[in-house]
Amino acid sequence: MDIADVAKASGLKPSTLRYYEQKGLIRSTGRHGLRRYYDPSVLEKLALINLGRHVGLSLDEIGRMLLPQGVDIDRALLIAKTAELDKQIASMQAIRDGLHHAAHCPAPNHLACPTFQRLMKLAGKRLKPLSHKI
Amino acid sequence: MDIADVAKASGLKPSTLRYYEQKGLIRSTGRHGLRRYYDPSVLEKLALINLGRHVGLSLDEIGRMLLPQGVDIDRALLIAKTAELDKQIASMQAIRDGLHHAAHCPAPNHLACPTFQRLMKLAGKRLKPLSHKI
DNA sequence: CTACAACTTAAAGTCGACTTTAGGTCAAGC
DNA sequence: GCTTGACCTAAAGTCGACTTTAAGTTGTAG
Repeated sequence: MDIADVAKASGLKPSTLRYYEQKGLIRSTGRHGLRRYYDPSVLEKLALINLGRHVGLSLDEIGRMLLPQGVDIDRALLIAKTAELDKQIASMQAIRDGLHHAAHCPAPNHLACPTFQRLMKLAGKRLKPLSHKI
Repeated sequence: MDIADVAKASGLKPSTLRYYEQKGLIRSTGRHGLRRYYDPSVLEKLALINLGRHVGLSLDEIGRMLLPQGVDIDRALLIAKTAELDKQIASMQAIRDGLHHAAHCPAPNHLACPTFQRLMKLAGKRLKPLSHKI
């Protein structure tokens, strides 16, 4: 497939694909003249990259998970990320509950409501600093 | 409290507090000469802002939730965000399961493993475009 | 009363993830 | 064989969320 096909199939712009290649996340299988050609398997890789982005991984982190030799993954990093995701999911769940409560609680000042405060305290536990990256 | 006290108590830098004030997220209660003074309640607000950031809200979105008049919240926006969070949590759960599986699955090529693909397909459902913002 | 550490402002800089631009190449259809 | 639209590269621009810098002001300890 050429870059336009990949772009259409993945929903990414050609410029993004070139950028990902430059960062070492994907590879084109060859060229026709100047033009990149891709193996359809690149689509799976792009889907995985997309998912990674959605859970707050940086492109560099994703790059470290997708080992250079083909379509594979660094297990240790993966296990660490799984644990991190567990925490993040727990926080999000608590925050969700907090927002839900705030949206329906009749108290005039939500930040003062004890239920809300309890939920937020729960959510705040073990949140690592944002580091500007997610 | 002065800005250094708030900074210490919240873990944010004074520059961040001034930036948040400039964006209308917090307010200082007055000045001693040039120097800002804050009501301790600002800490609750900052904690909420921090939580919001952690679930991928932009400062502008957070600003819209924290209504100007004191420490309150826009319910409609909140309910919408709750629903969005539900989807996001579901995806993260699926992705977590996918990563967990990939980390332990013996298949040589994870992207080709049917279990992995099923989980990822699940995770990908209804993921809205990243819009460069989370 | 003076020194100075801690505050102040406005403006510029940074970082990640792209996008846009400017200028160039080329495969394919007419 | 020539046009042209899709591709190419390198470099600069953008956006959000801050941080840093430069230059100035001031509350407070000595």
